[in-house]
Amino acid sequence: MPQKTTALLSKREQLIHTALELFSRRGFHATGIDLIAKQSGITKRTLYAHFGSKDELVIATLRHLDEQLRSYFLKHINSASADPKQRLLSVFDAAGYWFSDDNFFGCTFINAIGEYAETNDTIRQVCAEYKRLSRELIKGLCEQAGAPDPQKLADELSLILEGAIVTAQVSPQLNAADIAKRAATVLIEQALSKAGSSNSKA
Amino acid sequence: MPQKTTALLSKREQLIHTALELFSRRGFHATGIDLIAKQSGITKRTLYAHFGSKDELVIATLRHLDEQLRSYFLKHINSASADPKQRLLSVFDAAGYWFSDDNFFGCTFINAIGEYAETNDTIRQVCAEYKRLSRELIKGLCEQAGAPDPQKLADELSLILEGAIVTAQVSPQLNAADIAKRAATVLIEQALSKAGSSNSKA
DNA sequence: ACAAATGTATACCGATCTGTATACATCAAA
DNA sequence: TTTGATGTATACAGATCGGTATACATTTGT
Repeated sequence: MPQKTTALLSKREQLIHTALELFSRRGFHATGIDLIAKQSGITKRTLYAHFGSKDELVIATLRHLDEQLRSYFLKHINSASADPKQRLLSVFDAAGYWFSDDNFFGCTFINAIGEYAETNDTIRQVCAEYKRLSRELIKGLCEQAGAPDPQKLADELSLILEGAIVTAQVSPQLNAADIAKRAATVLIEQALSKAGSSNSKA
Repeated sequence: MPQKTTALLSKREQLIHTALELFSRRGFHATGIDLIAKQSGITKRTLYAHFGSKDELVIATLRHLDEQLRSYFLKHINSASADPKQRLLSVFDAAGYWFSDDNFFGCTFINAIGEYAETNDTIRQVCAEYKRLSRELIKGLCEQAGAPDPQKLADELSLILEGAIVTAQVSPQLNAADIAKRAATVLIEQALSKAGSSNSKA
């Protein structure tokens, strides 16, 4: 049983990749298993060998998106300036690139909650967990920047990021990332101006 | 044909009311016509006499929600203080009450776009129009407050409001309205501090 | 070469979906 | 009282849904 796992993962990932695109673009209930199977070139029978049900495929897809999105932001932040303030703001640059992607259809987690909030607790939890981890990521940047109350600033910036995602989805002409970055700049400046002389900049 | 119209509207509104609750709570594709008919006590046959298709019912429901939500915010703002700054902030108090409502399941417009963006342009347009009108409402308040660039401030505050709605939906424990109000306060103060001595207050 | 696992292809199941047809009740206006 | 619109009740049509069964091909380790 040596390489068996590799082959399995490949099929799994292929299915998840196809499912993610279809779910994001067309919604969850509106995307049938048959379409996912056909578009991925994998039989429905095989799909059900990897995922016991559609809901399980949805959950696996969301978990994959969780890792994908957070690593995307992390990579972007780490390739930005070393200045903590600029690193915080780079989050909104990353968001801007994301919004301009052809495969951007809003936040798939939010869409998932809209469709499954009442019927599937696990899906709801996966979405909430992604948002929590994103807030943690931003909180870390706030700490590095020497914010006097990093949790508070992180909550505010995370909320702005959410607003940017939704605005980019509903009103694409608005350049949501720029608006969000402008607002974030004001909040960051204001928060850091209150910081004591001690713990600013690592 | 005197009162006929009244009776018609009553049935229409009854259907829209039921549909709005079910669509908001369970999602659009997951809510069948049969359930709406049964729960409203109106026959499917009659439903189709008023709305030619499910999509038309969805659109009528969203239009109704548009008016309902904006009049809710307007009423709340108008019963608030006369101070323009306080009126702007009262938007987030109204949001807080909304979030605590038992029938709050996030922004139904955003959920609708997530489910119909790819398949129904009209639905997408109704959602975008609601967001545009909401921004206009906030822009009016910014003008009254004497903001030097009301459009800019309105865009930022609207984005924060969007973020609050989504955050309240996904992470109910976070008290999104308070976070948003905090952030909005900073942005408003900063914007108004730049205002010339001329056009502040009325 | 053989056998077990994993894949494909395809047809099917029961349930549910949107939307319609049929038959009957109610009620207001002439 | 009659008539026509509007409602109810219910069954149905055709499609699609999630999920499974059957039969066959391909790969893989021994």
